[in-house]
Amino acid sequence: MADIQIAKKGEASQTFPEGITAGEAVKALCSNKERKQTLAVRVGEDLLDLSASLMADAEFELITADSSEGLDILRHSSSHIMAQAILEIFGADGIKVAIGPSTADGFYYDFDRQEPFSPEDFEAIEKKVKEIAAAALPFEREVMPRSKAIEYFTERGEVYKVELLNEIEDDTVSLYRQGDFVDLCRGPHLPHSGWVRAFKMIRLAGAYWRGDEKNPMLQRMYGTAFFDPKALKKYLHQLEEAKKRDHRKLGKELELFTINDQVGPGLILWQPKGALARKLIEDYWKEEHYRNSYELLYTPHIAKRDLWATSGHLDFYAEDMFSSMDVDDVSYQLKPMNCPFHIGIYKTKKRSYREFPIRWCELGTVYRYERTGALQGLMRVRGFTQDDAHIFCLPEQLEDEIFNIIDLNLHVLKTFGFTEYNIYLSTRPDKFVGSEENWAKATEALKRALEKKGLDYEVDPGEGVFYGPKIDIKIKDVLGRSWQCSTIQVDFNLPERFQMSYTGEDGKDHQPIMIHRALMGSLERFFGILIEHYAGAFPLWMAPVQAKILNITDAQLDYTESAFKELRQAGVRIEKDTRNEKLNYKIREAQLAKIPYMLIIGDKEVEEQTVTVRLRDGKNLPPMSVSDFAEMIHAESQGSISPQ
RNA sequence: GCUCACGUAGCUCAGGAGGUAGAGCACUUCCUUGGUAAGGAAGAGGUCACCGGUUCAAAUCCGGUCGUGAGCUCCA
Repeated sequence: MADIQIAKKGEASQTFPEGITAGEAVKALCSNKERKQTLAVRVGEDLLDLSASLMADAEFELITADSSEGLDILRHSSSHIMAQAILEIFGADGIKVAIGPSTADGFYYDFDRQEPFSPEDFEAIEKKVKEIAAAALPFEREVMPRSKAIEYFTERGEVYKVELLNEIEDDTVSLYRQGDFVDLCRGPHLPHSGWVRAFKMIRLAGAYWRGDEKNPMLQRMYGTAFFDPKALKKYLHQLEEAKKRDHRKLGKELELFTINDQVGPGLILWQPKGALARKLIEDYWKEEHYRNSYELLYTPHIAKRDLWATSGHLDFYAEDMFSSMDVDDVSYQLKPMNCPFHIGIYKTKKRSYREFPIRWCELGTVYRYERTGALQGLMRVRGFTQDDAHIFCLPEQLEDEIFNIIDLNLHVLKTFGFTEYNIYLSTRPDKFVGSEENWAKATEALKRALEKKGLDYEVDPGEGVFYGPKIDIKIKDVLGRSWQCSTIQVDFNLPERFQMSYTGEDGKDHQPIMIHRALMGSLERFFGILIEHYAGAFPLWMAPVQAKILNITDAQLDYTESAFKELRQAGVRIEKDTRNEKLNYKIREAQLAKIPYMLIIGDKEVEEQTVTVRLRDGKNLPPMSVSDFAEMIHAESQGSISPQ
């Protein structure tokens, strides 16, 4: 057997016999302390577990429990352990196993079983997993010819594994065994099951085999695992926090919006409080656009179906559109997008290059058919309002326009409290319209704009829409969840389809560059995200009710009434609660309604012509006059929506 | 659309092994006029999502429809 040279990265190598396991090499080359934290090693691009044999010279890095790769390995192994537990509890006879990968938050494993699992089974599964963890069963890797593995799984009736094996191109495959559970798996895995110290079943749901709805529906069991029980506790706490912030729950409690069976699923009814918040958002949006040299448009909700044939929507998106309706024997269609209307306005006259860039924006309500199963609160609806805009410009203006859009975009997001985001640049897909040259130029312009703004971004190769490259911005909310709202897309398709043109400097006709962009995406969805981001406690500038006056007894009714009128006059969004209830009761209600300020009026305040101000967090400000309060509110609201 | 679960008063939920329903909050009225998160009493409110079937009898069992949730799929 030949000798090989192995080294810990950055350190001197030692000679070992070929076939030595990674674990033995780590033991020889690393300190005890390091070894104890090591789950696997990275050699080049590959992650190997400690039981893997090293067959050539290698330099390795340690993958320890405190790394994200380590957590991934833990969860992947936990899915195997969960599968083992489930087979032990329910018997392997009636169950076929499918796949069990790790995910961003944990892992899942898919099972094919006649009888449904139920959440009541979770406790027993968790208990069994604990037993398996306590037994510290080693994960044993076995490499065998593919044909032998096929034979092995065929014998056991594991048809899904056989299907996977038949598609693997390598001659040899690896199997992992812990206890009696054997699974086809690339690995790497934990050294032994004892590493699983914090395990929790999360939920179960149906999932098609390989995500294809023609395939059988399997039962997907979701779980999560952590090295540290405290981290699990924190994660579960976060799930609860997300539940508390659920915009559907808060939307109901705060009377922001409702969805009504009789009206139809996926259609939002904005209640007064929600409608007012929306108005504030829209007002801000419009002012910001006006300041940035956009012009506002309004367009109708329906149009002749032919328009959508010209635009290409019927070819590409017919399935996502509502069915047509006949009006005087002509077919009409609810709009799924605003762009053809804006193009209609563009075409009202002959355009000159001197007019460019043309920047048109609209809060345009569109209707898209979403499958019933996809609908969710405000996040996924059938009728929604896009904060849409279309920019028509010259090729040489593209980069500047993109730059300005990004600038405005990030400013608007910041005003709403989103300062963390990931940016993605999607490039030309396999199927595309327009010339390769134009694609390259446009993509380059997007890139340069991002770089000029000093922004980090990731390239999503081939992920562009067929009509042009795009930039997507995903914001992070206060719980660290990502939401894609903003998108900036270059379009080579519509100008062509609608034969748009302008007269250039040379007196000839040219085709304009068209940019679509949305900052919030859908107002409905964005509002849902805001509700969850702020847990319903909106910042002052967009709070539908900024303050509520609470009188202590009927004796202060007159003063309460005059303070109320004065504040309304002063433009403060004020309400009053003059019911015959105790102060405690009124405070509780205002607090639950997440109103930023409570103004308390008792005999003392009447006498001194002041109000006592209570904040949402329970603290009090010193008594102040009504006009001082109005001024304070205005100053504070203005501060948070400073213009760009 | 698919799988599973769920649908009882405005809201949050209990109950119901088949004999036409209950709590708390909210609402109305009365008492109480009380300084920083629920004062008291009374009253009103539901053909138990809808449609069909089984049954002497269905809110309860069965089937379908609609809606909601979790996920799959989809997301121009």
